[in-house]
Amino acid sequence: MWPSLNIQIRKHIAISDKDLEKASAFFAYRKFRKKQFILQEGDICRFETFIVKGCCRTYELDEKGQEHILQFAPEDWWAGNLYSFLTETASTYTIDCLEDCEVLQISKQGLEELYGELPVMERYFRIIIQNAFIALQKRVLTNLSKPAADRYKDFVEKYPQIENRVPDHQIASFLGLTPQSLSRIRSGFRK
Amino acid sequence: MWPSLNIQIRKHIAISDKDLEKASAFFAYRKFRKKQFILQEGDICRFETFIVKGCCRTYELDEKGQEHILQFAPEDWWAGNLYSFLTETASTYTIDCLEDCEVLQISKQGLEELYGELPVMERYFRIIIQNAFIALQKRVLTNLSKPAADRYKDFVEKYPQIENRVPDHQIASFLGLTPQSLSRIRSGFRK
DNA sequence: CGAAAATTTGACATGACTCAACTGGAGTGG
DNA sequence: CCACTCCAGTTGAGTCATGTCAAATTTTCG
Repeated sequence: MWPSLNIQIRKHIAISDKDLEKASAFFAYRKFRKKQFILQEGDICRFETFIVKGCCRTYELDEKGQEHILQFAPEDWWAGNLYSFLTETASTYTIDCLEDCEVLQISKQGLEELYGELPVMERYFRIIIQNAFIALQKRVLTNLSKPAADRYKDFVEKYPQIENRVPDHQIASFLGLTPQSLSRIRSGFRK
Repeated sequence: MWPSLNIQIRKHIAISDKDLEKASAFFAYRKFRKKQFILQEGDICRFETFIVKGCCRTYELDEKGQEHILQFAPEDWWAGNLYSFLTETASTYTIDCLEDCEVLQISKQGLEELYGELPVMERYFRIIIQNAFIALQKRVLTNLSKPAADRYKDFVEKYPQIENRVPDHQIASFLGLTPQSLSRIRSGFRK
């Protein structure tokens, strides 16, 4: 029923067409326009969101009102605030759309029922989170060990599809830099 | 059979004594002395390691031979290199013991068999990784948004049990600072 | 006690930030 | 089709946080 999600699931687990069909029923299709919020700071994150089309970002504001981007989520990525979702507490993160988006959403109750009905889906989410965790560990180490210019180079190599569709100042925020610093890095510090 | 692991598991899932007993059989008890390696860079991570007693650290060396500490693991924490473990490729991380340690280890094959025999253990590991992922996201955001002094303060508040048993220069490494900078932060920048 | 490791301190260098101004393109409305 | 505005990006000058290098001091531990 949702081809892109089905393909993504089958990248990680073996599952029958019938079970996949069953799983599909737990997801709701929804569209968001560019700049709309998928999740607003202060709200409880009621859904985990799979991006079918478009690209969104998760960010947090600091005391000074500065945005710090935690994640970009283009096609086939998951977005959400897992902590808020699991504990049903107010989110400190905001998720908004950088482009018009089509998504699939599953609620907490839906996910729990899905786990009960199809235990293999618990494996799917374990693997997804495992991979996200591994990637995040690398990001932490890169932030600790590499200078800004190298981090930018790594980012461009690793996520060319993001680099090409997201404005530079947002990439700067993701990397923990000011737009000015990134601009100077891009210009290659020629003096 | 392994009380501390049993207690830890029951913090996250409901499981019968009998099943817990079954699960125990998949773990091997092992001791390491202070400074011994649980995992060396270049080796394949063959086990996920639960710390029963003691404290270890996971770190990576950069091109200049500088250590960057990814994680401390005291009692009831898991240590390992998930990527190396899952893909059976050489680890870029090293894990060594900051104190004499007692641990429980499970191999990849063992873990897969455990998932097969007791699917609820897949839930346990999903939850563990989920929590680790959530914590790591917070760390990324803290690194992006807060100055060194605040990060140190947060660390001390969050992990007093680690701060008290680990040398300062290792905490500095975890926070992405030089020992000198941490020392100045600790002295409160009094001039 | 003595050696090694950890921590502190000082002087200086540097990467990244801040503030401010400027440039150039993408809409928008007259 | 042109002014006008808005936003992203660039550039310059000065500042600040943190790093580097070196040395002194304190602590740890065999």
